[in-house]
Amino acid sequence: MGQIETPGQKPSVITLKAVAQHIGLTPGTVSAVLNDSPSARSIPQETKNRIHAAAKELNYRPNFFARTLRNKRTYTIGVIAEEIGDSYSSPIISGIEQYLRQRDYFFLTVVHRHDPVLLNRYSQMLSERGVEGIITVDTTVNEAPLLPTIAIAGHKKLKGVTNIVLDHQRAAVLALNHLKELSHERVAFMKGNPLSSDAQDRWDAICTVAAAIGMKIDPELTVQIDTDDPTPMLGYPFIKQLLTRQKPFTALFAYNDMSAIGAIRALQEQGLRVPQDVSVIGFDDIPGAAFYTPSLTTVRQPLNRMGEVAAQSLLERIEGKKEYPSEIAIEPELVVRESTAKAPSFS
Amino acid sequence: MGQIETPGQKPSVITLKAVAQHIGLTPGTVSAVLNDSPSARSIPQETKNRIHAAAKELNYRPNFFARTLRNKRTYTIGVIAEEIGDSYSSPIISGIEQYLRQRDYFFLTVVHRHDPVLLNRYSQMLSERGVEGIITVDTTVNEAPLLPTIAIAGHKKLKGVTNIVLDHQRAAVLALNHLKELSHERVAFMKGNPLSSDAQDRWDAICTVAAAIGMKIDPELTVQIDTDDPTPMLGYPFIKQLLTRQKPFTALFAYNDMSAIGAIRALQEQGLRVPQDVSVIGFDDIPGAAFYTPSLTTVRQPLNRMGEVAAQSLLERIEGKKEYPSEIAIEPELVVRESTAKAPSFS
DNA sequence: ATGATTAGTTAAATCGTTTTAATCGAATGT
DNA sequence: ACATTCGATTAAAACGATTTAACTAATCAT
Repeated sequence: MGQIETPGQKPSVITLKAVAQHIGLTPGTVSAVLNDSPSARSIPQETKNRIHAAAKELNYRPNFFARTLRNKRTYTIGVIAEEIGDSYSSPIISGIEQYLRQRDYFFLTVVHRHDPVLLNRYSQMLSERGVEGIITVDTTVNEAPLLPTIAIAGHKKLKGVTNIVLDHQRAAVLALNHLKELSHERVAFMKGNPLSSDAQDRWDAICTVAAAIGMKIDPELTVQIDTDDPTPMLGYPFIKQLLTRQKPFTALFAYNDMSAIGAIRALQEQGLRVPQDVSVIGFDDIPGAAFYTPSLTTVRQPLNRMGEVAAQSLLERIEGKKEYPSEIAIEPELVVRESTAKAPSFS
Repeated sequence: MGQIETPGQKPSVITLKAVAQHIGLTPGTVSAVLNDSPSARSIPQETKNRIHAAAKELNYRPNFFARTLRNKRTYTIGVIAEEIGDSYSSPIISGIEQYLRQRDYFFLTVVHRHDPVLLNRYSQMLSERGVEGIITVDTTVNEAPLLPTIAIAGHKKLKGVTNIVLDHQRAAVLALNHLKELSHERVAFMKGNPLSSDAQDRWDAICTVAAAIGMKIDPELTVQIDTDDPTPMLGYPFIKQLLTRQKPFTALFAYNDMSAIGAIRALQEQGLRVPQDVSVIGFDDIPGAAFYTPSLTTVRQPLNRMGEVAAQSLLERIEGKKEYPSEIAIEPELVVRESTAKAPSFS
């Protein structure tokens, strides 16, 4: 298999036949013993030992492709992501890898960068390569899949697919309770761009939880993001706009960390200090969140764990589990840092 | 291959034999035509058309494993990384993917997290799965590899391996020239932890370039990092220490962005403003660098491109190229942001 | 007309495993 | 003593594609 020729060494690859000949048996017997298949039942221990010894001595490695051709098992899954290498997908993929590793599975990764044509073509290619299941990351899949599939933050509910999502309810509880404990009563909110896959879910959860804990959501303290600026200035214009309304507030729940950074800049330009005058809480816990000054209090999406859970659920299905949930909600964590503090006594 | 049963549909998988029968020919002929192999030379166009039509009609997909069993080609490479999901490896992997995609290659990823035993075991498994070459990311490989191999930031020079490295010389030129143009003369330096794979190379280049452009390196303005704190506080204690020496300076070339952030904090605590009093330049361009206040001027490692170059070099070798360089240096870019400015007139 | 070419296709070997059916001698039951 | 079961192993048929050698039938040269 493309080995660099090392002269002066036996060039023949050690096959099942080779080890069989080496001890005067046939491939069938050797195969049965090495896989200790039921048909090896009646083979005496003595012979088994000889076989194992020979296999070890010759350093026999079964040919993966020959084996797969017979068995149809590849112990490989496919990961389809919109993007890799960014701070959202890569911790997820890392989580997937962590789990697969301990189960001796491998994965093939493909990236479609929003292109639905590529998505189809790649799914096709993955299944030609015998993946036994698929995990999609932040992707819109339209057709019911041919293979067991787990979606992470899937954009669409599809039957046959388990969707791994963040528990938005819990996220809202964490954030709002934190603010409440710090005695904030006038809280401003940023709503995400409705095009983003879970902006609506996140907002609905905030409304529910706010009502439940008796926190008012004032429409005049609410702004709606309607751009998709990927830079940290994302939140800036919206907070500028909010400030023109002259409505005082002591805390801001940003849509995410990215927008929180722009928001803080806007607040500071207005002479408001964070967190002394206004507390700001973000969402995601992006790598920069800990480095920023002030470092951001935020609701962390446990991306790594989402990957692990996805991989685990997928392997369960591959290994025959018949019933499975249509959704698994993952609990976020609150990370308290410098950007939130006790509400000022008078604002 | 694990397909979910779709009742009322032909369950039989379309094989070469199936399409051959469908038009009354033999598998051999069909195979020859579909791969237009030399032996299809004497087959009339008319027949070829029929074959292609039939293959299309039946939606024939060659079985990857059967094919590989014969040909030994898998169009798959292995990527071995110390870690994935962090901001160093993941852009590299993304770059690898970008290149492989357009060449219709796939890749398997394994992570060894520093464990040399795992590293060996995984290399073994990868080659059993027929990868045709390997890219290592930030990994120490000790033995000369059996397959064509490209190392990205390989820790050790090995014959037969092409090492993709950053052009440290160029990095030093970019950073020091930038400072020189801003009229900085008293420049402080942080040397990296010597355990880090390229701390020494980076420092050597700085010395060479400084000499060439007539910039003095004052040992009293040089500090040595000797911890491997992975947090942004990395640089903090060393700059504190530097400040106790009471030697004035107008610029600091940090070891990397992470340490630059801690350095800035230390400077600010001393009442020094960045960049008005001291300019700071980092290295890497980590995701947080653009978000920090002040945003960091830095020398960017083009990680994405390093991945692409690695993949390209590897495919060249897989496809038969005999001579290859032992090292490819990648040019960094200077990213000018807020943390550097004209040197103050009197310090 | 006869042998040599050529065109068009097929049969069969091969890749390396797994698995089922078959074999053959020894032991067992009655 | 004969059929039967058991124990240990083998032969052979898959799996699905590729490739080489072989085989017709038609064509060509002489």
